[in-house]
Amino acid sequence: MSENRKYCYKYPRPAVTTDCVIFGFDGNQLNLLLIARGIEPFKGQWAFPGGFVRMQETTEACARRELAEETGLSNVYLEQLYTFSDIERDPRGRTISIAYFALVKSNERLPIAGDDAGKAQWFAIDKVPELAFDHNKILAVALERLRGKIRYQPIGFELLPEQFTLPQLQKLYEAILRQPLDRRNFRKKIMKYNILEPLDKKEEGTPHRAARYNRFNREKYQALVEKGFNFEI
Amino acid sequence: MSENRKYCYKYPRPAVTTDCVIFGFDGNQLNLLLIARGIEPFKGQWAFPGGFVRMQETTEACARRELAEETGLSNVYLEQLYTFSDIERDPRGRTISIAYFALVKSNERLPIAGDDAGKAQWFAIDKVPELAFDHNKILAVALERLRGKIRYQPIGFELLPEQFTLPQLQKLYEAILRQPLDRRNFRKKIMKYNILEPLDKKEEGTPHRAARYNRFNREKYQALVEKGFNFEI
DNA sequence: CCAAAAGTGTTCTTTATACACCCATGT
DNA sequence: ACATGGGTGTATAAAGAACACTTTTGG
Repeated sequence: MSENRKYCYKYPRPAVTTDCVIFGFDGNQLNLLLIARGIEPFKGQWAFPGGFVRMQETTEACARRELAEETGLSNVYLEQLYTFSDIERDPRGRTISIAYFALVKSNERLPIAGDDAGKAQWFAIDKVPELAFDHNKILAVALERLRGKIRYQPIGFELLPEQFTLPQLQKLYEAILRQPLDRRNFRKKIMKYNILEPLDKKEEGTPHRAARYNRFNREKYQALVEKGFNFEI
Repeated sequence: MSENRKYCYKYPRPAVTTDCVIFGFDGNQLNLLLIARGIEPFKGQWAFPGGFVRMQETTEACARRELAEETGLSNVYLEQLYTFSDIERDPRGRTISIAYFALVKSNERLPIAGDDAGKAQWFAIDKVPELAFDHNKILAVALERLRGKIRYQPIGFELLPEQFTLPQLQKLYEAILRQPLDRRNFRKKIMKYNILEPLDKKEEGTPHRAARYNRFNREKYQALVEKGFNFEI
């Protein structure tokens, strides 16, 4: 037993990590933020940001810390996805990973300054490469969750800038659900909840009629929830 | 460092456990199966069955093993619920728990023979005592999940015997959703999916008209899912 | 024949879907 | 003035909600 193995337990323990599946939207497609692994195993392959859970942080705090360290992103929407525990999922030894999924507001906030610059990169969701570990499996679960959840929780707004137009929102839904939606019906459905605040601001420099900006009103949404109404697209 | 602490790592690791929230239905109420803790911490208090994850089992396998060991139940519906990682959730030290929820077919299969007999006990869902660890918090999450999921996945059948009557099924839904449902509309909704097989068998010895037994047909449900239809109550 | 719960249809209201024209803006 | 996408209303179809009487069984 080497002297740098100084944390000892009566029974063996799996290592515990978190991984973050990070979704973004560039106005046209759903994107995924990946990190090029700098070390073995899977050196050079793409993977989700993540790492080992520390003793004084919750798994969510760990996910947020790793996210910030590896991509520069903070204050994003983050939700626990699923815990993956296949015995052979990490060649370094038994590792259980609590996966989270993150939604980040627009891809403008591109990763990052510092040492890790260039290691993080956005990929279109239909051009995601072979990933390290069981990350392709995790991605499949994350996509399924995103597609299910976006229909009955207003999480789509987390992928758009603070101010957005209805056509932008519709494009987002169409990209995630992979089906075209009727413009008028989409509008009606969204508007009937009264959770968008139309702003006076309009698009500028378009070669066509300018769309109006809106803002998601979280308070109105909360009021809706408390009245027992459910958001649904 | 004592000689029985023989598993050593470079970095400290949290302990990893699973816990099982077990729901049953006695024909009237939703019930919860709890274990009286035989050892500290929380000795004598009620808790979910659960225990430490071994190196050669997935968390689901661990949950199933603990379930069998502590309650005698096997082959039950089991689904990952959520992973709880609050730093102070276990007074023995940092412990992360992957919680599962189980649905067991009727409470007839009462726990168990052997050493642990009598330690396990069903509680009506509205008479659940103060629980050990953060298990009250876990229960709240489990109930929320159950109430949400039962509306769009046919998991209710997992709480009933193989053969059941429509009034039984309706009572189950009413107990879980905590609201009365219209008999005729409930029937229509369920029947339109064509996932129940009416049997020739009827109730016996009732002081009123006997209800017909039905069986859930998993194949028909799968066919439904593949056609893109979704179950919904 | 009475009590008690099972079984069944129809009407009405609400919600979802399908669909076409005018409007604002930049070039 | 034209090309481009933004914004709007209505008619029809489908789904959900409300509701009352007849049937079967045991006592």
